Amino acid sequence: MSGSAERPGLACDGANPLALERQLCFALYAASRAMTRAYQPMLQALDITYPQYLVLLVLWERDGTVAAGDDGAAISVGALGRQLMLDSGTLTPLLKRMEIRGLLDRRRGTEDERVTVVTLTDAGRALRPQALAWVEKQRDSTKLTHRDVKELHAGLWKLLEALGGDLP
Amino acid sequence: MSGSAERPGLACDGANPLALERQLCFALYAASRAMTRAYQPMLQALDITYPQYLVLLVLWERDGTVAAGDDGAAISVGALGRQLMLDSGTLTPLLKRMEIRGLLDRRRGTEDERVTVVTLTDAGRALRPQALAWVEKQRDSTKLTHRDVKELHAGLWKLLEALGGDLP
DNA sequence: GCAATTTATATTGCGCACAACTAAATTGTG
DNA sequence: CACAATTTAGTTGTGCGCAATATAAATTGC
Repeated sequence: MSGSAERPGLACDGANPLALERQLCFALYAASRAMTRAYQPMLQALDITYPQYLVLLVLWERDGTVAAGDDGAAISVGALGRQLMLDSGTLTPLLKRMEIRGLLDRRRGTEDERVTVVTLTDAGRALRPQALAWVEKQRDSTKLTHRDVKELHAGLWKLLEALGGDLP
Repeated sequence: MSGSAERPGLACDGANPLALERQLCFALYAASRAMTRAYQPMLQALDITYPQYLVLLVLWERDGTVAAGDDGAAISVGALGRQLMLDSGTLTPLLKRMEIRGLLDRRRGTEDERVTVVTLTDAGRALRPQALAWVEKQRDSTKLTHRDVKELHAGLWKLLEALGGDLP
């Protein structure tokens, strides 16, 4: 192998606008997967997947803001998809698996027969304390400052808003 | 349905540590997918997928830093996986599809027969200018300031480092 | 009142991600 | 040198993501 005579246009790494580590898109992509990996211990303990956990976050949240006993955690597939920014092609099979696991119920709306309404079960409700405990524990053991996390969070939402026009 | 008597512990939404929009993990997850969506116009024009684009970024980068004519873009599957933080279960079929598309070559290493070496072809090299043009155009039309992008980028790498202990 | 359109979900097909496992080559060690 | 341990890819199986399409119920227009 020779080893000399570099290509002219790209000789200096620092000048390459397509360098992997310079891409915001790659940092996002890698960080998102690393974060999902970090959640694996809890997810395995609860025997759910990461997007299933996100569905539960939505159901738990609604469950907490409504009258006790009343089925306020009920939400349509469409509304769920809008919150999670996921479409029915992703949600339908995912929700079916969660239904089989006994974490939620799926039935057709009584007023509008087109909608499928998802409802949290007691089994699904029962996972919340474990998830909460784990999340609080992680919050304490993270190597990032509270300020770093807050700034990152704000920056990500700003990015989401900037890209919002391309939402599904 | 009643409609009154909220649940005690969660009555105030703002106090729910598991609220979806408060989760850094969800902001990351949603932003990463929104970013991938934003790349779709270019990816479709080049007839590649997003992770295939990332592979090309690595190969283009290596291609630019070595002697012309010498096959410096060559890289093992393992080294590629380390850069992209992906394992062989993801990369092997992805690289096979790229080989069929004619974007790269895959052959066994001559010294060590365990490794598979991936090499950029002229067809793969030819996609770079189009990608570069698109990326530069986006950089100008983004609604985020250069400063916002830089801070977000830095924050994401800081997070990646913090989570680094859990890398595959 | 009913055809045309819109809305809401489900289905299909492809390509990741990643865990778990297998196979083959290489290295280290007595 | 023999051979166990390690390294490197590949294989298999499950579950997303999402585009494209299908289906069916509800709404609108005339």
